[in-house]
Amino acid sequence: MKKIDTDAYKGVRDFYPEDMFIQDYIFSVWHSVLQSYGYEHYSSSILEHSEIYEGKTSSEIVNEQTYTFVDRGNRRVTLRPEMTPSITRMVAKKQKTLPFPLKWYSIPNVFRYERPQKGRLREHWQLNVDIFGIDSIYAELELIDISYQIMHKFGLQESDFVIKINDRKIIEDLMINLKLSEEQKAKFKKLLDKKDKVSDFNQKMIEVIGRPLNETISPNKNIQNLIEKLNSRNIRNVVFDPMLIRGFDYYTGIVFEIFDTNPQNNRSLFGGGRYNDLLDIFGGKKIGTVGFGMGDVTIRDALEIRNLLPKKISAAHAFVCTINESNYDAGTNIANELRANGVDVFVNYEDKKISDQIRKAEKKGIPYVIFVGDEEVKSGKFKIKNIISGSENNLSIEQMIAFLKEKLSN
RNA sequence: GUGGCUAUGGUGUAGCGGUAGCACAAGAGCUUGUGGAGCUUUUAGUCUGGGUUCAACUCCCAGUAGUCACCCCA
Repeated sequence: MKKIDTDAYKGVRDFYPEDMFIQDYIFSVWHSVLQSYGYEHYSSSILEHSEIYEGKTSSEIVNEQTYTFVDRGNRRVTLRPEMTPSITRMVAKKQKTLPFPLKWYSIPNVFRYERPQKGRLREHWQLNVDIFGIDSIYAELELIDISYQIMHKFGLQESDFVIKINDRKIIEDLMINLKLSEEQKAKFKKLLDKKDKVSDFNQKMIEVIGRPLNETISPNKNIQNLIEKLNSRNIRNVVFDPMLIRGFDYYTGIVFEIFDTNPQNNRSLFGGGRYNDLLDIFGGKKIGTVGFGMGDVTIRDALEIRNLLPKKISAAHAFVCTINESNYDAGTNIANELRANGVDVFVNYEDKKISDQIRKAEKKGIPYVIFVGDEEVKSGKFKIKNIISGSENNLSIEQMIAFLKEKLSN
């Protein structure tokens, strides 16, 4: 019989406990920062009507990089490649009753059909943070501030990353002055966005607009304001970058992107911007909207090369070593008493020798082993052993609870 | 979608045109109420298909997968 392959589907990941531990850690940082800013958690399905991505996301993404299929009812369905259209749809649906401004966040998994490479898989989890209903740059300001605080909470210093900001209006104005056709505009934006990557930028620019780009592009009032206010909040690694475009077509104003400054990982980590017009496609009223998205894969890479990922700790605080099968129930009862007092307990239900059980506890990284045998059950005193130091105490259940509470609190 | 590199037990690796070794991990035992060491032992492998050859894990081709870069983008 042909065996089924154990590899996960192309470009997606399995999360074994040690990976899940990292994932949980990353999510916990995201949750705690967002909650501290009063953001509300929401979610939606990974399945969406295909049409919500058409026209606004980016034609290549929609046509060539989504998982799209026709369901049994002949509906065209897409695995969401990003969250922004979904949240916009949700907001549009209840726009009349929602208490604006909204500050919402979510951690969805999103899918792109493309060749996997470093930092980019076919599925990743992406923190999405959005503000609906604020027109002023205080919205951008808060989201950049949050981005910064998340980086800080992960242990990254200002020197580890740089926040680039731009205003799409600056580029739009420039393109109007240059009198570019629609086709030229698209090429022009694309070229700007990868200025740092191409060696013959000036030559390519001549090909697109017929001459080198001589204009000095200076920041407008909004950008100046934003940088000033960020600086006054002690966020100093911010720069104006007129070449920053970002791929989505729906951005209408300020865009920002966080870049890793480590030479080993010199890449965009995440970013966002203002997209005031997107509600329009759902028949909603246009409203001031800013958002950003931050993927788990890229941030994990950035933390990994800096050794900032936490080490996995055991799932349990204590391992109940049942010496005979006849002790399983007694062991379970003790475990339940401990659990009721906040101690996480793993109970052995295998007919194994004590030495094997201790070894198992050690391999699982569980710090304490509690021995439950006939003698202990009779006397009501249980030996508890610290796996690392090897020291043992002989305690009643009440004493054990107090003992573990004290040990585990520090 | 394009290109480079790679493919040997679960993991990490060695090897040679002539019957695939090693380490770690995992299981069992030495040891019937106290682990981490040691010893014994078990399980387990040349990605798939084709070609060259007396003989292919080894050489060639294709596919597949992984990886990196490009495209695009997060």
